[in-house]
Amino acid sequence: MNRHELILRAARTCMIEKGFHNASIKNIAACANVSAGLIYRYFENKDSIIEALVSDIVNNMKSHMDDKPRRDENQPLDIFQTSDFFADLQDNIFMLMDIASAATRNPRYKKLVVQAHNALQDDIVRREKQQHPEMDESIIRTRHYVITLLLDGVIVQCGRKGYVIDDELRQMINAIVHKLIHAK
Amino acid sequence: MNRHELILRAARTCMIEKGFHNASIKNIAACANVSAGLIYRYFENKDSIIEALVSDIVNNMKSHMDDKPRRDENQPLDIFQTSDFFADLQDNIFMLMDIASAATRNPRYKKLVVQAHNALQDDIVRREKQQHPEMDESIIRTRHYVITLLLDGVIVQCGRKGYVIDDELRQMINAIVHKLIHAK
Amino acid sequence: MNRHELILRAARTCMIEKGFHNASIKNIAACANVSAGLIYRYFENKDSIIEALVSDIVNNMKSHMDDKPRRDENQPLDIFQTSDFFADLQDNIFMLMDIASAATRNPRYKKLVVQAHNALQDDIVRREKQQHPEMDESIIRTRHYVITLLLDGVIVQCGRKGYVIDDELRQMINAIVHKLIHAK
Amino acid sequence: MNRHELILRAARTCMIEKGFHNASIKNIAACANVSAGLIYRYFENKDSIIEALVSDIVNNMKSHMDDKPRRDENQPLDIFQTSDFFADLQDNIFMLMDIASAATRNPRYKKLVVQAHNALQDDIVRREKQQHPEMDESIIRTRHYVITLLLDGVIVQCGRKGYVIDDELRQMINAIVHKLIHAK
DNA sequence: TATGAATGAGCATTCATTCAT
DNA sequence: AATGAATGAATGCTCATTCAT
Repeated sequence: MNRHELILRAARTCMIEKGFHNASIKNIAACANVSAGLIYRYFENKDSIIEALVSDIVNNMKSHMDDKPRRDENQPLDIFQTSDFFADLQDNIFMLMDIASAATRNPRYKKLVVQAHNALQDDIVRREKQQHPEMDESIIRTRHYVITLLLDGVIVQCGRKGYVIDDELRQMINAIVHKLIHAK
Repeated sequence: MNRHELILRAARTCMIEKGFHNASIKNIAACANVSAGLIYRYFENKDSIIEALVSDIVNNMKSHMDDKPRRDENQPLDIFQTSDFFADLQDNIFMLMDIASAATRNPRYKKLVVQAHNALQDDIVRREKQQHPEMDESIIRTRHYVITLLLDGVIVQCGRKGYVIDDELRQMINAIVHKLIHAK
Repeated sequence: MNRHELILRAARTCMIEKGFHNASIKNIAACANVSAGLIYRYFENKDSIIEALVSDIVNNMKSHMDDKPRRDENQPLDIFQTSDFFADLQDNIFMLMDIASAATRNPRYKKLVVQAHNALQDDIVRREKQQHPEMDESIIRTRHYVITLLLDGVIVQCGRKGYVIDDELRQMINAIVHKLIHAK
Repeated sequence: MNRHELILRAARTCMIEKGFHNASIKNIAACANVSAGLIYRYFENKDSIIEALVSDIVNNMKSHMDDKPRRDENQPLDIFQTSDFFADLQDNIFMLMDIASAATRNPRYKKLVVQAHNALQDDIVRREKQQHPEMDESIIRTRHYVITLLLDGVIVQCGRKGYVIDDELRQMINAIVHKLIHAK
């Protein structure tokens, strides 16, 4: 694995473990089995490590959505199976919490997060329109928005509860989204 | 106002303004018009200030709900008016973001937050049962859970977007919750 | 001695010994028998220590010139005795070298040094005019300018030779300045 | 051009531009279109680059004086034209400031500078004696010494004022030296 | 010979915490 | 009880120097 990737993974590990503010460059370096100075050969500063980390998550999400065939429309809905990025989401929860929190105060992070959010939203809406050409875009957008809120809520709850999306939670959300979609 | 309270308020102010990690003890002391050293007579360390702060928010929410009469069932639904703690929520968003994030890593915060969450949920469910004695408890719980998810989602979105619960957002959520409730 | 003064003296000592760039905050702290952190209670940053140091030197020079009675006009000229600041100058040579050098690139230092220089020059010219009311100001200025050049030259030479203004050097300069003054 | 020379020139360029302490090995390497590591094949360390640089300047001065025919004795005196190394001096001022400063602390630099100074002085005196065989050597030495002081003073002033030897400064110095020479 | 990745000591600065007063 | 001077460990970052290739 190349150094860039190596450091990024180490950073991810540290930040998941210790949180955004408490993962020091030295922590990351140690975790990557690399000297502290080397990190600055690959990243301009700590901020740009975060930036890369966020970009990675976003790209990961996008590629998940692009690669996998869409679910059979007749199958019972399972957004955790459907949106495959949920496999990763579990891992990313810690970071996303911190990043969302940091984005509250740091304009650079905020921009990143908002861009990522918009990019994902556009992507999702585009897909839905392909699948349901007859449906009004505003309805799609609204529906997506609700799902987004729910997912963000799930993330927060996961952080709160114990970091696991268990079956109970999974089924509950599915039911809600299902109802939500068919109510419209 | 006693010193304990005074310091806590100052801490709240600072943390809302500067965020969890960037509010220093000195900031708080200055804001409370108190010496930095004195803070350690009332709190063991910085963490326990935060702990107290979280407790405060939780208690605040509880008391809000206890004090205020419930809305007229025939009024159009507005959860931001209904759940009165939303008046505070706006102010607390910054802190809640940080706290949710910190709770991810700090078991003491987590315990606090989870307890609070459960207490609130029980409280709400109890009330709803009073109002809708005929309704199945599991439905009430589910409904509450969804609303919780949505609210957490709103908090995250607010952090992301620009810290304001504007009318558009407000109406959208209201519509969703309304639909949600009547769909069941 | 108060801490401010104490730290300043330590800084002076370190910078004389190790030079401007190589005197670290830790060096200074150790030399002052003080923790590194404490320095920042008394000075905003390293730069402002320098600033204070330069100001000190300038003020020292000025007060030397103000306090002491002027030489007897009939005595043989000895600028090293006359301008009493030369007692200090010896000590200050190292620092002045470094500062002049740093001023080459750092606009803030340059401003300081230039201001100091102008202040001293004005002071000297004013005095000379008192002593020689009949003399043309431009002549006084020119004469002072030459002396300044010579003194700066002496400083550099001292740095080069071995840090001592020995008798040979002293007499030589005196003779030159003497001739210079009487040639006009 | 051989590597040694190439690196040395790059070092000179960087140090003139950024100053003694702020010119990094990497800067120099980049400026020489050479890898950072290679520099250590030609120089033991950063200090010895500087040492070589000082030597170069000194040699340059010497060769300037050797190569060029002396001015016509009847021409009006212009030491900036006369002493041809003044063409370079302008460029070298930055470095000379730093070097003079560094020489204060570093014995190796000091030795170099003192030797150079003596060599130059001897060289100049020898020439002057050829031109003015009737003049007392001590007078020549003294005169040269004063000029040296003035030039060093000029260097310092240049650093202080704004790095340019402008016409005013030039004429003033010339007048002084002229008077100085004819007063004797 | 030449590279540039890698090291690690060092720097200025911050801040939670302690403690003499 | 209250102060705020003092501490010192920790942080992000730089850079001269080394060394495997």
